[in-house]
Amino acid sequence: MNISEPIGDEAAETGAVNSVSVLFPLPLPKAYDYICTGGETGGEAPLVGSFVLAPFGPREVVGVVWPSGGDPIEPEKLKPLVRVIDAPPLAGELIDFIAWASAYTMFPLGSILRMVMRVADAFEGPRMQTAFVGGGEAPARLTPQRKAVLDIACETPMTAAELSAAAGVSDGVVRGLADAGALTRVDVDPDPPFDPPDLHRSGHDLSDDQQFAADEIKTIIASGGHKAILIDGVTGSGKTEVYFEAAAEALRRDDNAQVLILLPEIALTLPFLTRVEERFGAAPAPWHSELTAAQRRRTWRRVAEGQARLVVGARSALFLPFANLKLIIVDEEHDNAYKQEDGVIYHARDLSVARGARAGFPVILASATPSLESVVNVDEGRYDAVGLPSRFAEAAMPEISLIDMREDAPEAGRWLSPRLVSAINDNISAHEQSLLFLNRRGYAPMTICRRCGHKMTAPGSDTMLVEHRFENRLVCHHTGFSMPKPPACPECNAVDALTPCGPGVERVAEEAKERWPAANIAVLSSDTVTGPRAMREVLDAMRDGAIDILIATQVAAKGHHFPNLTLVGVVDADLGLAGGDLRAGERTYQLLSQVTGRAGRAEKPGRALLQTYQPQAAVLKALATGDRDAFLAAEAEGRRSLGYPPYGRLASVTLRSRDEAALEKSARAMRAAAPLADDVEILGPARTPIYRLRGVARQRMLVKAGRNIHLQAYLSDWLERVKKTSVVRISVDINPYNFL
DNA sequence: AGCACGCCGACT
DNA sequence: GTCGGCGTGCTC
Repeated sequence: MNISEPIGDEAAETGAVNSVSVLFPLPLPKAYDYICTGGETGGEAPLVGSFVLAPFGPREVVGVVWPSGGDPIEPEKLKPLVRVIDAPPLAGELIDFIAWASAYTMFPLGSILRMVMRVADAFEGPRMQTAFVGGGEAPARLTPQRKAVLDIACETPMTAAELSAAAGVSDGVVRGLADAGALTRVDVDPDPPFDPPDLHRSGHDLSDDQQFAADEIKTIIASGGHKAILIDGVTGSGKTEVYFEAAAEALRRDDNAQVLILLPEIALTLPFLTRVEERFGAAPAPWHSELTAAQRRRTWRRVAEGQARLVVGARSALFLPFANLKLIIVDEEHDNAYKQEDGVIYHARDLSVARGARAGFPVILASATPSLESVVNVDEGRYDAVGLPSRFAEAAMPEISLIDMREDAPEAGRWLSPRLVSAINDNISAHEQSLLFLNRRGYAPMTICRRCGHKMTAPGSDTMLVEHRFENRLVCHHTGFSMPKPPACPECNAVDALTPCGPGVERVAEEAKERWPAANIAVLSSDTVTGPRAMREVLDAMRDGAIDILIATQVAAKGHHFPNLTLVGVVDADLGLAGGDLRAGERTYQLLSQVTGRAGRAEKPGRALLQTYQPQAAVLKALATGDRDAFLAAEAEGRRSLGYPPYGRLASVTLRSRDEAALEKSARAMRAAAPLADDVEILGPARTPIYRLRGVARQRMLVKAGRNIHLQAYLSDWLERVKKTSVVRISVDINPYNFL
């Protein structure tokens, strides 16, 4: 694959037509060929990576000139390109990454390109926007509205919308002033450039440990080439400061270098952007799903131009069109939010490492609770490790103890054990804050008819409806379905017989309000905080001590630090262990270690109480003793003995259909068609744990293979042998994390 | 992804 | 007898 030269040269020399391949952002596995003669292209073959407009079927589609390959077709079938689009071509490195990602994830090439090109209007050329500057002649009639606008207008161009909003008048006033000559119209770029990071500015003073770690990473970066580096340090040990130094080093080394910092979710990006600004004197280019169309377009264009040098974003930022990407930092690398589950299924951490390896730049992974995958990669020498064993942070580690719920049971209909209640009493007396953690939204996870036993489920789905008492609705957390809570059982018509079973955060809040009527109690879950601003309010109230007891789901597990929080009670420590997928223990360890880590501060260690019915479980023992290494070693051994990742390869093959009979038949037929291969084992087919979802039933097979097996090749071979129908859909997930 | 082509039910 | 449902297949 030659991607540095114009293509079609050879063809031109031999007198054949000058043609190029074009890949479209459509779910197609290959590029299509076009002739360059005619049209506005002037016969010159555009460079690989250029955006072009080409006729495709009955319409015209923007695509990317792709390295040619594959079987040539008869020249008379070729259509000419319409035109080349004025946008920076995609870097060769990105083209290579797209091709690799397609092969790895087994999604069509064009689907990967689509993720890169998701900014629809980025191709309409450098459109200009009208803005207004002040300093013109005074208008003949100066109304209060006009005066308000003129007071605000200055030399910095502002759009009519900005000016009128700031002055509290309609935008007609602004236009009127411009027509009267009091404001001057100027054209501005609607996508202003990002301020460059100040690389001479020094960061926070680093501790000896941090300085040592930063120097080690800088040395690796300075040596050039690829290396994956794991920064392993507890919360509060200053991982961020360390990788900021790495980012600065990468940006200093090359005047055009770009650095990407990935974060697991948007809720974390907003405070993080401020932190970057404090360090680099300029806000980075942001990328996440809540950007407006204009913000999205600005970041995309500036990243493509190479102008935005420091980008902070969620997982999809990995598919921005970087011109010269030189470093990726994956913060909280263990976080499962990096696994994209709909559309193209990928793990942003894994793809980042692969991208760095192919392109020859370093990738930094940071976490207080690294994934077993990364830890094993370090142990086996594939990754470098940089530890941050901060004494300062260790002092802040809470004392964790288990509450055996079989011995210390709450009264019927209550969820807090006497020991936890007494701990909260102590905390309230001491005017210190408590956090009750329960990773379950709503009031009760299950609603059951006490007369006929009917369980309320979402229509067409095998999912429980969760009562949300604030809205008095039953909600499905998997499908989004919701309905008002019915007065009678839909099955047996018994009135007032629908009974909530089990606790959610709302129910624990109800109990807390009964027990501590004088305390300030707040609930923090994705239902009670609907946006970043509401989130901010709760976090600020908590920080300022306006809340005594915060009852929260995992949205409170990460991010903020509360100085006066000294007790964390985990209402149900066993929750994540049920279901038993291969990473259940690891996930529970990460989540609970993160949430218990919220308790205490440097001067005053906090404590955490975990309510459990299985105090002998290895994960909980490890949390209580703080022996992470022993836990990881045991986890690793378990995976090794079963041949699970990272000691083996795993893929899931899911079949979906509305027609259950056809589904079962296809699943059996597909299983029978599986090629025989050494070191490849197929488990199933079996119904997925949630069998029906939105009317679609699902059967799954797991493919487990040795590390030296090319799993994708095996799967392609298999898929070629089965006939695909529209009644039963087949999807493949390489290295699955979600087994529901 | 679109969009057209192609075979089976309710309308003028 | 047609209009139209969306299943299937193609796009250089």
